[in-house]
Amino acid sequence: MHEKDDFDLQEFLPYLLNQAAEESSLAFQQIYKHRYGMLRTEWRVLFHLGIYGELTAGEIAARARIHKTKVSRAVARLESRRFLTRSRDAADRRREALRLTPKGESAYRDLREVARDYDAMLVEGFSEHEAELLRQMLRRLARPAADRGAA
Amino acid sequence: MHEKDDFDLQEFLPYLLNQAAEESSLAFQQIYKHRYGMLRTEWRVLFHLGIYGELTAGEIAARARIHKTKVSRAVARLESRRFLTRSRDAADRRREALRLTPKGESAYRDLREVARDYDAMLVEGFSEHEAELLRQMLRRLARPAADRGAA
DNA sequence: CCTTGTTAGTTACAAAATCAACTGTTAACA
DNA sequence: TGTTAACAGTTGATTTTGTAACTAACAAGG
Repeated sequence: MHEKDDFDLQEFLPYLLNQAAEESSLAFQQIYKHRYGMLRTEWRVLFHLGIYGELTAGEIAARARIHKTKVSRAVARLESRRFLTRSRDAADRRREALRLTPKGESAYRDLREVARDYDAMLVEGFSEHEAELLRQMLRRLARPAADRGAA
Repeated sequence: MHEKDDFDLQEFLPYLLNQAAEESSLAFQQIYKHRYGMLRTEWRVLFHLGIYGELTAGEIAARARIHKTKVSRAVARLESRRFLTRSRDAADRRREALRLTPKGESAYRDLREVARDYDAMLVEGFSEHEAELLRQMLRRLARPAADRGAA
């Protein structure tokens, strides 16, 4: 198949980023899926609560830039499987604080170690400096376009 | 909200790659969606045909690592909107060669220019060398894990 | 030729994502 | 207060995806 055109899809950043993101998520996905029956949004919610301790659904949605309906459904699933509990805020009864149960904590700690090892494996082929540069560039690309140039 | 734990989700490559991929696809997505009513798999199929001229659904699926059912549906949609045509291979009547119509070619050329400009905008903050290094690292991360270390 | 296996592509059904509309609660202010 | 707007979160309808099973065509060995 000869090339007819000089545009290189493999060089187009959104495409390349997507391929890299998908490929590099695969093996980790297998683990949280098979070990805990979680979906992507669910491990993300789990990690947010594991790291920050107590958050509302809205805070998680804002931090992770996940739509609130997705978070709402992930929270419902995690609650029904006893990975987290909710508690209504007495002062503002719209807000609902989420917190991991011991079962949730334990799943989080387990997956956190998997994530650490997995991340280390992914950067194995890069130097320390390259890996740091990569993350820095990715953080910039991940920033909402609105912030470009801003703080 | 104080940090309770030292794991940094923003540094975890699969997460970071995903955030970067999603954010950096947003504006481009708006364009192919609103200008041509396409979905992600559809613009990818369009680009493959625009670049390589004539391919079968299976070849596109293999190159882009998209599942064949997704390609099948994208092709059906693109055909119904007259962006491409199919022609059964006489020698092997299972195979179906896909080719862009003039309408498809024109959409491709338009989006190709959008993609070029958009890509340039994304790397605006990086030096030439950084941008090249980034793409190189992403290509490596995008490579199937099975190939790690291999050619 | 005729089984058996493989390949190309589609379809059916279940799971999940998206978008809009909804409930319930608080805030703003005439 | 009473009315209107804003916010937190959920639900329902529709679309899209994922998984598996399917049809049709070829290939290889007996």
